[in-house]
Amino acid sequence: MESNPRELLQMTARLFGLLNKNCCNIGEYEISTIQSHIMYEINRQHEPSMQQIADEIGMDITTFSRQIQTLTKKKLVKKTALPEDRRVYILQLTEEGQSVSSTIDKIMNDYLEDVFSHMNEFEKETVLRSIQLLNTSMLKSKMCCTPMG
Amino acid sequence: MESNPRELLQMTARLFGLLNKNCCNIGEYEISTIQSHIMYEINRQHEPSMQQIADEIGMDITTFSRQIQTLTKKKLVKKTALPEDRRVYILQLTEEGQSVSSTIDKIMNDYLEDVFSHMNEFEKETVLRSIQLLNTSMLKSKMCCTPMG
DNA sequence: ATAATTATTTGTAAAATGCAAGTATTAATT
DNA sequence: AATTAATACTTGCATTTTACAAATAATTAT
Repeated sequence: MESNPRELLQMTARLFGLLNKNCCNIGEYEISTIQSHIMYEINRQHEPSMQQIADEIGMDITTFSRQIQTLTKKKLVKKTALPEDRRVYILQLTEEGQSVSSTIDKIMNDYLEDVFSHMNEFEKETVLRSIQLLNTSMLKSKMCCTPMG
Repeated sequence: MESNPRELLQMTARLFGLLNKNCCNIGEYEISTIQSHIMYEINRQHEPSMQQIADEIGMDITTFSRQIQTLTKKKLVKKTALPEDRRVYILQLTEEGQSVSSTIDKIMNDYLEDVFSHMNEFEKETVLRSIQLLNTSMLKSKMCCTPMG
């Protein structure tokens, strides 16, 4: 196994299924990886606007707009005009969207639990703290999130 | 910051720019993230066939075939029929491809170096070993690489 | 009132995707 | 040896995704 930092993370990405276009089929819903990230972010933030989520994910706003269109058509996401500023639309998961999103969360965590079952408790804690440290350090980096400019 | 394992890795993916469609412009070449992964894998394996790389990346062989077409048109990848079995094509990076790939590698590692500059040496070592451990554990998992089936 | 700014949507064209069906080659079966 | 089956890869097509440019609609600044 490699120890070149880039190789390590490239591999993590692949092993974690991040390169897969399709995330999963939850009930009748076919969810792409991008869509799962969008729903995840909507859930995480408190009544975010379109722009906020698009920025957070680093997605072009026009592409994002259309992704939201498909998600609202599927009734997984709800768009509400903000009364104070009617240019802005607030995003929320519908109940169905909540349910789908938490099912994805559960499947992912089950997977990770299976992964962590190959470690002892100390290793698991170390790995989780390490990833956390990596994330905070990435956030500190001036190149964060678009390493390639 | 969160400590839910899925949230952690979701965030890592985003901070690492893995959700970005475009990887980078290297000289005259516009490289997508997928293309950088393809080139990376071709370089890593010894004279792999098309099918091998497609499987490794978890990409549909038909889409992969077309990606290879564009990469060969750009003269970044070379396809050679295998004499022993002429159904099979062996993939290699051209010199130009090698150069582009190692430039990407350098940029990524520079980014990671910047990230690691926010840690002390011990933390850095721990994080790298942790990611390595995570990767080997993921490989061991029966659900590896397609957690969502 | 008018201009400038911001948030979001649509037009359009290019690229990526994946299924089904095709070609070419090799391996297996009769 | 001839036919069939299997494998590696490519093409046809229809759908989806993408992002630039331009449009709309609402707000803020002048």
